[in-house]
Amino acid sequence: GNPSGHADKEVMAATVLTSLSTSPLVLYPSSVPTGNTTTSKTWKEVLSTSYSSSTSGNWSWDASDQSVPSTPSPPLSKDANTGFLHSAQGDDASEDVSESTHFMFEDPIPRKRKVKMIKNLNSFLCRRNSDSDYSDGEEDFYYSEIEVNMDSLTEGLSSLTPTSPTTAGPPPIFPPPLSDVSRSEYVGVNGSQSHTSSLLSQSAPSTLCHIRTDHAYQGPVTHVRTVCIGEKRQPAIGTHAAVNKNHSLVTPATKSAAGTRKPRGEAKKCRKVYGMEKRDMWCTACRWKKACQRFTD
DNA sequence: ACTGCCGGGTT
DNA sequence: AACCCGGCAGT
Repeated sequence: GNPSGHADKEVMAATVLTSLSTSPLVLYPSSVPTGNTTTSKTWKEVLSTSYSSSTSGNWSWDASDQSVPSTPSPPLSKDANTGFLHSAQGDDASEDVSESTHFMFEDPIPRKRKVKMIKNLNSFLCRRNSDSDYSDGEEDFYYSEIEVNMDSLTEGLSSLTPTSPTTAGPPPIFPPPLSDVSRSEYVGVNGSQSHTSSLLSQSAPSTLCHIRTDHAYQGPVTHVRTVCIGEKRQPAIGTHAAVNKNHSLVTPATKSAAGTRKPRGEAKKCRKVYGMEKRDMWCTACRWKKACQRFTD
């Protein structure tokens, strides 16, 4: 960990939150060039809209409103993945982040500060979430689940070629956009998280960042999520079943009856990704020498 | 040698 | 249930 870095982030985030609550903070004063229809809402508008709607506790982002700037979202994913991977280097990897963002999404303006604010704000909220979890004695960290406009996503992907085996880091960096159904499912199913999700959506409307805890023994993953680094014990979908690398269901019965070990997965597991020295970053299963639940096959 | 993780033990 | 690890099998 990096206590001083956390403090800085929290101070920064607190400042942002204060600004948000007292006066409408114009993060992106100009209309957003998404290349998509005529969505020209400023962030100010988006934010104020978000707040008013949040009072009713009902969230309804118009689908057309999701064609919002893609700029802040990549740092989120980068921060949640690469930044974490290279972990101990603290919180100042954001310079590289914004540059690569700029490169990836062809944004002519390097908005370092703005990007940083958004990022820190999210990490702050994440931390708040964890505080309550710590009271449970749980060992939790967390990850941001983000949702990216498909257009900007593919744009970024085209230059990234994530299929390249040389790409370092945990695999699922770029999640496909979640449908409205799956999004509301998060809020609905995970009731205790709904507030956090709303807050994040307010602070980062372009990314619809979802905070979600992740069980170490999660079952089949039907939708891709950003990585990771998150885990929390919760009644998981599939404690009894897992998906092997052929995406076929493997039940305990299947395993034992076969008598043969299931073929080794191809994905890099926590051990290999983080290394022995960062064992505390492994998923719980890996730490217990069980089948990895973070990088499933 | 390294890695993934089953099976079983301990707390 | 959470946690740990010996030991086996795949690479």
